[in-house]
Amino acid sequence: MTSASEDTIASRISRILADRIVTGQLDPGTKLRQDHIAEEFGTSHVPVREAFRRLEAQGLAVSEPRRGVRVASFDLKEVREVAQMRAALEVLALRHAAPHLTAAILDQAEEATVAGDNSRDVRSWEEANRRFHTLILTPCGMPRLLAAISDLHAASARFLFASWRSEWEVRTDHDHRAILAFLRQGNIENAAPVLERHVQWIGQKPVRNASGTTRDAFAIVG
Amino acid sequence: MTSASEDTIASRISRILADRIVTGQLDPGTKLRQDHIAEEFGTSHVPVREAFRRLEAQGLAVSEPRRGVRVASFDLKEVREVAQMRAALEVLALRHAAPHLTAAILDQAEEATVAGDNSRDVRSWEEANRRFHTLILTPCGMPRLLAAISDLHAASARFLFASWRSEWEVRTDHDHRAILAFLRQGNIENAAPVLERHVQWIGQKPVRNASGTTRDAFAIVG
DNA sequence: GCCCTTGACGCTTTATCCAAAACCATGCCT
DNA sequence: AGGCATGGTTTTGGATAAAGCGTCAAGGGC
Repeated sequence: MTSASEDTIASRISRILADRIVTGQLDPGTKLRQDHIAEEFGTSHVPVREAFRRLEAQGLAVSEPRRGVRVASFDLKEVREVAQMRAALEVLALRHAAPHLTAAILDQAEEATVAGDNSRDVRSWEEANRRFHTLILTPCGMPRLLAAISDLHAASARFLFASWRSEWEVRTDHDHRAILAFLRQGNIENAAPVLERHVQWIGQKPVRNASGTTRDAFAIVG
Repeated sequence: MTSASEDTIASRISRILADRIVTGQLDPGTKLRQDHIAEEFGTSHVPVREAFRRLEAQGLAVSEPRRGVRVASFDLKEVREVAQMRAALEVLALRHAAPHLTAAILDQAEEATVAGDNSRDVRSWEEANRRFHTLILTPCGMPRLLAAISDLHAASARFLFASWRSEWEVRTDHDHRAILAFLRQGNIENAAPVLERHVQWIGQKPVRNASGTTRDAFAIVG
């Protein structure tokens, strides 16, 4: 378990780069130079190119033929787009997962919610939040749907990290608890709309730039 | 326009392979041997591997590390899954596209419907059907959503080609006309549910196998 | 002074080459 | 006769090398 050597170098590179893009270590628009990356990982650039293709498919990078690959940029419009896609697909997944949800699963989801509330930084909050959504949706047993949702989660997380770079305030997640309460009653018809709104909620607040000016930051928080 | 040389060899290979998989020229489970394909296209295996990554992301191929790449298999469960994802996402796209739909676009969509009704084979019907959906959804201006829908269309088409291999009966597409009628009235609230049902409709009919036995074939027809 | 050419450089893209893992068939041993 | 070891063969995955396209800047023509 120590190494990921059971899968290919390309997939390892793709995972690490995806993480860097999502967490904001790589800024939008940054050029990804294949032999620099290859050198960093101690490989040739062939697997790096394959990793690029995967990032491209995930919407984390854009490639212009013969001009190289760059970290995908995004704007408020795309944040909204991803949020709405997530809303549509997560509701679908929840409707199919609901019949298979057990008390044990819901308990785990509650633990994830608590972990989120107790998180001291964005990163651990995001991890807990993702665990919550994954837990209640996975039982739908629709692999393609889950894969699509997972990619959208990565995009959401990217927006989240991009806005809340420094400060982080603790909040308690009432939406998650409401969803859990409905699911415990087997009341999917009420749980679904809450999830739909929850995922689409986009926080917006003024953020002071280094230059002293303020701009509206935004973030998907669901 | 004669050559696709304006983009990379990898993308050309990926397009051609995708087409072969979708149209059923490549059966599910078929192993895709990289240097055979490389030889066929007169290239090396490097761009072929990149094409594999794209096919993988589209769900048309599955790759096991060190064991190669195979054409993805599918079953009725996945057909349903794709249909429901399409329903959810196409409805979302339509809601956003509706305000931007012009009479000219709707006329083109009607032409596509007529072309579909007049199609003599599955291939041209599929092309016309896809044109219809693309026309009424593209104005939503949500590129990521449209890309996702496009991949799902490819999957749908694959199921379609898999079932209707030989025979093909002409039908007139009442759903398309109903949707167009509602859209012409600007009545999106009625158009959306029709589209949602239309996309999820899965044809099912007995098909005689070569062995004389019959099985239930299925196909997404929307 | 401004625009276009031209050449050098870096990067992407593809080809050729190599090692290691997986597959297949044969034959040996039980 | 059947299962397991073992060799060769195929195939994947990666490294290295070479070729081609894009970019940028300096210099010359208008």
